[in-house]
Amino acid sequence: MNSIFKALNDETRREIIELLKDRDMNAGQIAERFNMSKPSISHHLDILKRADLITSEKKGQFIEYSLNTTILEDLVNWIMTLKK
Amino acid sequence: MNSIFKALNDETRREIIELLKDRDMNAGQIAERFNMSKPSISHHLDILKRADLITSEKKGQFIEYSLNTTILEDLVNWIMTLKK
DNA sequence: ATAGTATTTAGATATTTGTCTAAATAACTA
DNA sequence: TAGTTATTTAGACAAATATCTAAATACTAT
Repeated sequence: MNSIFKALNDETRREIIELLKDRDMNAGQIAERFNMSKPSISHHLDILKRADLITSEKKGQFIEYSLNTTILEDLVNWIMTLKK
Repeated sequence: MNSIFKALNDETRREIIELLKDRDMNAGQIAERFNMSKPSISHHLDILKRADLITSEKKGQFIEYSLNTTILEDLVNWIMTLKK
């Protein structure tokens, strides 16, 4: 749980997640969307990946990132136990 | 959303929330449960309160804290929009 | 009033985090 | 092979965070 909350505790990372909700994107496409250096985006992607919130797949020269929604189950479950 | 994620991004604060799930507690009772100074716990309570995750009510000499589950709706909603 | 208890505020400090630039790695292209 | 593009790794640094002790505030009780 720690890594999930850590990963979500950043506006840029949450926006990356929202982008990936609509379609898979490679690192460069993601970076284009932000006013931030590519290494910084790469770092954010790494944190999201460690939290299992996204997955990556090498496609030739590019690395494509996808959202992993299954891990969000854990989060929802944690919240639901609080609500009663 | 920012303040919610920030508040949840700490093991101690998540444990406080879990304690308050079962029953309201005053600051001293909460502090007893942790191997940490009272001012530190007070600080965590402040962050939880700013995020609206808990509420406080003065009861004479004590301050009683309660969980505010309604704010968790926002969080669940945010997650749910990702899952489709 | 004075002393005691509950809690927070203030100020200090070490650690973590987000960002950058420069360099490294990996893959494609000619 | 050499050059170009895509991405990450390394190292530095400023800002944010979690913690502590000491002091302040607020209430209770004698």
